[in-house]
Amino acid sequence: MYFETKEFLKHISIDSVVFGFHENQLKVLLLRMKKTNEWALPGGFVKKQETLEKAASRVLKERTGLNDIFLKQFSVFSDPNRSRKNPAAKELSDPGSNSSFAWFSNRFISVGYYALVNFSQVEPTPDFFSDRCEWQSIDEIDRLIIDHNQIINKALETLRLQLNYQPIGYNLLPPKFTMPQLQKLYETLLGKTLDRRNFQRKILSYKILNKLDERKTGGAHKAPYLYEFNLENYQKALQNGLYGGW
Amino acid sequence: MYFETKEFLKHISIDSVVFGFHENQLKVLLLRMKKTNEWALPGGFVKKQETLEKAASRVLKERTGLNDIFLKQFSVFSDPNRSRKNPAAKELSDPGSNSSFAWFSNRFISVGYYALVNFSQVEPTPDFFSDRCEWQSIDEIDRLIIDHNQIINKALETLRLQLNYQPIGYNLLPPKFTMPQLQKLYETLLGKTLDRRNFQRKILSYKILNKLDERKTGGAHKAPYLYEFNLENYQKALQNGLYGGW
DNA sequence: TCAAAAGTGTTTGGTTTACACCCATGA
DNA sequence: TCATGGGTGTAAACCAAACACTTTTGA
Repeated sequence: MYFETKEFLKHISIDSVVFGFHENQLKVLLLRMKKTNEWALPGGFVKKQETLEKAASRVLKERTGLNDIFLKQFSVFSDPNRSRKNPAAKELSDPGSNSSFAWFSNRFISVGYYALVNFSQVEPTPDFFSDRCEWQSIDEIDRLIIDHNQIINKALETLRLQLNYQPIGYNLLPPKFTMPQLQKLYETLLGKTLDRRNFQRKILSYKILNKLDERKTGGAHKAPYLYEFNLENYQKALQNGLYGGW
Repeated sequence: MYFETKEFLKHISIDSVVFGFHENQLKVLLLRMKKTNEWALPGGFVKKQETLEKAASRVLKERTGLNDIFLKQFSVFSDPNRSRKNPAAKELSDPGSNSSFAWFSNRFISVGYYALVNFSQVEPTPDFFSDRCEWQSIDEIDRLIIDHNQIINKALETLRLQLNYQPIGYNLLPPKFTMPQLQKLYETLLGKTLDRRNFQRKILSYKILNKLDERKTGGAHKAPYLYEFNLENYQKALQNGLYGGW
């Protein structure tokens, strides 16, 4: 795939923070840039007749192989010097480069999206500018290009605030999951441990889960039950947030 | 003030939903367009070396006379046909118009900001394209140009969700206010009535208000006490949200 | 057979809800 | 003097937090 700058809107880009949950850890999908070996978020540009959502979803289809990804816009990053904040970006836009790379020397206002995916369904695929595409644990992420660390932080913050209003469990977990898995997800996102018994009682009280007859086989210790989301009830419950207030 | 298109980024605009609270009603600041007499949100364009925040704040300084307005980005509106959704916008971008108006025929991706201001401090001022600038009650707003009704709805929705995380009372009310006033604000934003006594107990339990010795004079009936926000405690309390959770 | 994980239930204390009485003020 | 709005208090219902015992499983 070649990169034709003329079909895109100048000055506007999108960057996506793709979250996955695997082995009780929150992961983010990252790309390693060919020229500098520095890591970056999957991103792209917006075609002249395309919404931002379509652009984000088109790019992520290429990076993950998935259609119909859960995507939410969360913030816009518009510092006029954002691309100059990092030496790697400077090098990327080095005028000595070929014209595809020169495109990066424009000022870009980037719209941030976060995506929630089922980790095991993703096939990480590099793009034109990168040679690797991999999951990294959220707390092991190194320095990224430009302001991408900041973008991830903002995405995480948003995710935490929206935990009670977005179908986060549904999109990050496999269709069938155990109560301890769901609890670990909540604990990871909230950054604190929760009481097993109180968690179970609370989450069940929302009536958003169907308890299945199956249990998770294979693991050591007592086999936990499997659950699935009751999508209809989940959606309804999220409209008012998962718990009260005024 | 003339409108020089060259100094602005193409394809990017900002639109602001300026909220005020007056006589127990939530108000929004609107402009009436010269050519079509249709109403629109205050908005503008982004200079080539300016952040979006700066652009929004510059425009609002012109429309309200206020510096240091509380501003939050809440969403981006990027439908490629958004400006064609409404006959008024078509007319605005009529090629027969002068060059300033022709600028509008570009595709614009608009970043939405909401602003919270102290109603009585605002001096509504029209811009180059409008002849009137006025407050309108949120539930009396007519059809606006382009997708501006949608932008307001999204702003309101965001405001409601952020009520417990943003200093909304502080920015919408005058420095000194009564408990009933604060309650009306909450009731308006939440769209439901609250018990007077329970509201007071709850809000006081947060320790975010200083009770003053003064009472509000002049009104009929028993004179209510005045309060002011204890900014330090308010900010701290908002960091965790105004009430619990997990 | 034991350590670790998972299923289930109870007690306690705090918060929220619902509701009542008295006071001040202008009409 | 009365209607209206505002200040303050209390009992009951509910919910959340803390905590213990039993079961299952592979090592």
